[in-house]
Formats: sequence, C-alpha cells, structure tokens
Amino acid sequence: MFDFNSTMNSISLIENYPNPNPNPNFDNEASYNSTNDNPPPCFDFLDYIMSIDEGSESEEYFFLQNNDVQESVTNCIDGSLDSADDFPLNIKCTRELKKYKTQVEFKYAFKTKSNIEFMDDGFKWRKYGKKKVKSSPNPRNYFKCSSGGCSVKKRVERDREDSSYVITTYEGVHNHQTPT
DNA sequence: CGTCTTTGACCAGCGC
DNA sequence: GCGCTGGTCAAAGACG
Repeated sequence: MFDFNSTMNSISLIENYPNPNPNPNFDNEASYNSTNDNPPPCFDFLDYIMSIDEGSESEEYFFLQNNDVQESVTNCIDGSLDSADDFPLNIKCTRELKKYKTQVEFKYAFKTKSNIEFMDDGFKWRKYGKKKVKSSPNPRNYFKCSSGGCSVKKRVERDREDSSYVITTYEGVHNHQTPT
C-alpha cells in the first residue's frame, strides 16, 4: 500500500511541510473494481515530483518546487533578512510575504493519472463551486471538508496539458481524524 | 424530506 | 478607476 504520509515526510523537498491529509487508499483495486467500471486510480509518486517541476513557472506550485522558499519567507518576516533584495522570489511587501508563508505552510498539490476525477481520500467533502478558468480548458472544482469546524479546502481540475491527469490542491489542515 | 450538486451572481485582489 | 480573473455564496434542482 502506498504510504502517502511517510513518503511525504521522507522527501526533503517537503520535509518541513505538514501533511494535513490522509493516505488515499490507492491500492485497493478490489474495492474500486467492485463499485464502478473505471480502473482504480493509479497514483505514482513520480507524478507528484513531476508536478512540482512542471509548475516551476506557476505561482500555484512554486512553493513546492523551491525548498528555500519556506525558510526565506520565515526569515524575512522574522526580520532575519534586512531587505527584500535578499529574498529570492522578488517579494517586496509584508502582505505578500505573509500570503506566501501561508501557502508554504498549509497548501500543497499533486498530480495523479486517473480516469476518476474525484478520488476518495478518506475525508468527506462538500462541493461548493465549479469554475471555468482561463488558464485551462478544464473546469476547476472547489470542495470544503464536510466535517463541522474543519476549514480544509481542496481544488480538483484536469491537467491542461494532459487531461488524463488530475491535479488536486489541498489547502489547510484537518482538525479531526479520517471518518470511518 | 434531507443531502448534495449545479450554476449564475457576487466579491475581492490585482494589473494596467 | 476599471476590467479581468479566480474564489465563494446561495438559490434551485436532482437524487436517493
């Protein structure tokens, strides 16, 4: 079984990154085959790494592909860096720094090759929006965690380059365990 | 009838 | 200030 938590923790790129979400039950082929005609989602961690590299020009993913970002943002906010010139991302004001610090700490994305658009990740989600975005021919779907008091959100969309891939972006940290 | 999804409207942030 | 864009809201409809 693919252990999402331990793999996340073992990768240096994201070693300081909290893992707010559970391990999707990606190898439970029998379960998937028994409930629908689609093949089970095929999650390859290389896809995750690839999404980090491919997003290098995207604001949405840059915080995952540069391990220096978290430390730099933290140092800058804490005053360890004296000027914005020391900051590698050309971020010039405190508001932006705090914004990016939030992204670094609570947001991550990965890409999965799958026929299934909305994969079961163990949590219960409520869909609250669907939006056609300019950057992609595929609509973007917005979800909130259904658990009361939990403000975790996720976005799901097909990759604009290859629609066989699903890009899932999690934002926030669950304050509860996976529902059974 | 309760829950979930859909979808147009609205709002905020950003660049020009 | 204005227009564009992405994110969220909420009413209405679908579904079990």
